[in-house]
Amino acid sequence: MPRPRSLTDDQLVAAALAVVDRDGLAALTMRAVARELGVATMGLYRYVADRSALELLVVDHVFRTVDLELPDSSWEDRIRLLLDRIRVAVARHPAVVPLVLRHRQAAPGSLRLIETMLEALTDGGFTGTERVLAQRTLIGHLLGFLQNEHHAALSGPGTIVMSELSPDDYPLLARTAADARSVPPDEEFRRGLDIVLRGLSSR
Amino acid sequence: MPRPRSLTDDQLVAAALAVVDRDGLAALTMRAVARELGVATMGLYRYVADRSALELLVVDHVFRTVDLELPDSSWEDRIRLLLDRIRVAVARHPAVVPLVLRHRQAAPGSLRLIETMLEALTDGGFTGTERVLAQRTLIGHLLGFLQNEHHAALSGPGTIVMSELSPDDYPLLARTAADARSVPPDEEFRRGLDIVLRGLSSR
DNA sequence: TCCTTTGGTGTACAAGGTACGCCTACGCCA
DNA sequence: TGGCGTAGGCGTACCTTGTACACCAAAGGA
Repeated sequence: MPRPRSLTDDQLVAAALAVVDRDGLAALTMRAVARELGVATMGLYRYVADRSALELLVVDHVFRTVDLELPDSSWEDRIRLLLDRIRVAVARHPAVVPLVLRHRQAAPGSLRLIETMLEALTDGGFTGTERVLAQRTLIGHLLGFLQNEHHAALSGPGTIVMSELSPDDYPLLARTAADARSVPPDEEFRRGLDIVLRGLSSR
Repeated sequence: MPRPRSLTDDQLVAAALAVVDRDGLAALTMRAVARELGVATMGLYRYVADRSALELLVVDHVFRTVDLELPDSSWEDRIRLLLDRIRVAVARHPAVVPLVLRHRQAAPGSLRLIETMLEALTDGGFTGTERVLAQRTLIGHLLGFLQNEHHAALSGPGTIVMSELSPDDYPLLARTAADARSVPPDEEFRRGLDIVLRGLSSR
């Protein structure tokens, strides 16, 4: 047993998140993370195979912070609660959204989330390809929301630009964009998810 | 009026798409596109401000290839048709999915798509923030689907891995992943969208 | 005490985006 | 028809980033 490791995965993740939260995703470089840890750049490669593996650690960590304990409520309410927790967990580090979208499938921590979702859906009576579609649609909805929120928030500059388009060219869009500016993200998520859940309930 | 331009935007886009379709998104570099056009690398910068602007041209082109003519059918059917056309347009160049997700808001060609969606929703009786939410949910669903399809296709390796997990650890997931492998993308999209549309109809 | 096994570091290289400055071709106007 | 001004086109060079490689260092067991 020679020289023990001096860094833990948690330290790697903490350093990466510190960089990302402070300076944005573009600043997430091997050099920056190494500097954050007070280590030489190449030292990181004793802990991760490459940059992609580091990103995966970060995403996995975000998933693992999600509490899976759910009350004995309806399956819809449990889905609501669980997805909202995921949304909040990601929102704590807004800049990692692209990483979550890229690596979610490879992150082991996502498995327990999916299993828990499937438990709720199974209680709701879903089986076979219906359960597949239900789960996929819910995850897709979450990913789409994160995507929307990150690259095109309702309260962001894109909405403002659209609301200022000529009503002659885009009458509905200009009007709707103006309406959109007052919808906060959590309301958008809640009401959007309700739409999907209504669709799932009304089989 | 001095020396005219020798390249059109369409040529730029065609070259970029040729590179991406042939060698994948990672191969989309300024050097590669320039080579494809038989031009020096820096020559591209007379036509686009930077790489991001080139990507935007590509995304915009994909959006503009979507036919907006819709039959006089129900608003749900028109939404179905339009979103499916977008899905197909993107699927013609699978590797551009990440670009579409990144640039959709900045691409002018997306405006006409949104306006057309809003026409259908307005015919369906949606107004105010309900219309905002409906449009947002539909777009989010499309984006989530593209995301799912690109990074975690039901027929892809990730599903196989999940289907081979120990049923002791992930009983529902292992089973559901096995069920999932037989669902083709177009069926997934159609049935997923039907869920959302049912949710929208049942206000 | 020394040896083996890893951990840690510095150097170096390849790829890619792009700033800069020069040359060149075109089309207008005299 | 010839010269000129405005952009187009190009080559070079630099910076950033990921990472291969080879060497040094430390720590624990024999």
